[in-house]
Amino acid sequence: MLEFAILGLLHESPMHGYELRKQLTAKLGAFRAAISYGSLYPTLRRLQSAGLIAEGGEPATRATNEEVPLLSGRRGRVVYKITAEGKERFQELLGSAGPETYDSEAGFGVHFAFFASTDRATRLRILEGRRRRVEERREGMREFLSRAAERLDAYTLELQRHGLEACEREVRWLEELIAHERSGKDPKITSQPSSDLPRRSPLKE
Amino acid sequence: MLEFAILGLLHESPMHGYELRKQLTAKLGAFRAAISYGSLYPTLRRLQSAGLIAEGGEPATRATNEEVPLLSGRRGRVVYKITAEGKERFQELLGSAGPETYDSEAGFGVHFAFFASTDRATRLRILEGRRRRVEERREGMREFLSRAAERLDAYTLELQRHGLEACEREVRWLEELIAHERSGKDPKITSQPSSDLPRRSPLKE
DNA sequence: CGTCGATGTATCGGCGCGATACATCAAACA
DNA sequence: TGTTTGATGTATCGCGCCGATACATCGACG
Repeated sequence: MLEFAILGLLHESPMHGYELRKQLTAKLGAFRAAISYGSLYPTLRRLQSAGLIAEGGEPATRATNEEVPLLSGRRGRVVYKITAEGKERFQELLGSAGPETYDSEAGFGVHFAFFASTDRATRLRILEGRRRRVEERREGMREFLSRAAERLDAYTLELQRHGLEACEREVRWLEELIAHERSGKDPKITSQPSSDLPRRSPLKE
Repeated sequence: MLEFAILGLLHESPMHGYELRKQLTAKLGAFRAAISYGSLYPTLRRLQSAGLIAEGGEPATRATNEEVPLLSGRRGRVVYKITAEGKERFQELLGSAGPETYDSEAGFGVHFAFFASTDRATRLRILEGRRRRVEERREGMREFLSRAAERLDAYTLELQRHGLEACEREVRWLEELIAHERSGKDPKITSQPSSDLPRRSPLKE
């Protein structure tokens, strides 16, 4: 999960940990809260020893040569870049769509965040899988509400009602996205100038 | 978190693990997915060795004597009940409102699920704290969107938009609940016949 | 000159998850 | 009659991720 997200970001441009966390938090902010350093740094370590990323990249925004901000003393900032194996792994993850993709908000959110680099078939599989899960959840709540409503206190009832509504809204949202994908006006390519990697760009408009 | 939820449920009536999980999943279903046994059983163990719960309660729905479903052989079903210390601890948790209460969906959800047993002041503190967090999140996304919108691909944009909308909706919901709490008219009291423990009834006391 | 907030790297304990295993029992089906 | 499925039920293991915490540098502001 974090692995996927980190590879995705480093695929766009080299970065150090702090920046990585900010971008992660911004990009995935819609579906999960802030990423903790307690998960970020160990994951970086794991990825590094797996050979998927490496130290020593030049951060993208190195306009002039600024002396490498005087990290004279001890801990300097460590810039990570993705390796060839890392890119391979990222492509592999882009095409995957297991249960972990649908189940957690986080898993789905990460995949969605990289939809611009995902092929249409996979996008559809993921959207439909997610819809299925949310529908199941919704049905569970509906049944619970209809069977036990009178035995519940007002707050539990309200919580349930609110959850149900959220599910219904998400299903509607997913439905729109799915319809859009299907009736497939295709990704018009508006080239993305952001990085050294050409970024695939999304659908119409 | 699980500790709180388990104590809350066992406070209503003794139960065994499987039942506990079902109730947990139903009651908290609005804010978190299913509870895993991989967390449930270790937590039960922890609570037990902390003296907050104990084995051997009679499950509430023992209408007639049904021979104790023939758990002749090995593993019988283990029924847990809350102890005096457990009740104390539960009361303590009911009144608490730290960051973990606002930050995670799950934390907030659990507290909300037991609002019927929470005093009005604490309810307000929790609702306002939660609102604050969601507002911060919302502002973060707004700023991100307004600053970086043109550099983002359509999917990231859509994800962001969706997240923002969800935040706005939750804030509105919280606002309503807060207003309701303040102007003190209570939700209807649905008296609780469920257990051997007299349950505090929801507000308007 | 101090200190405050942002930047930056890092570890530790512990919670909760997914996968997995195993056992009992009812009903459906062969 | 036997079997096989699905619900009920208890339990463990590895590990991802979180919150708390520590420490260091830097520019800005008073």
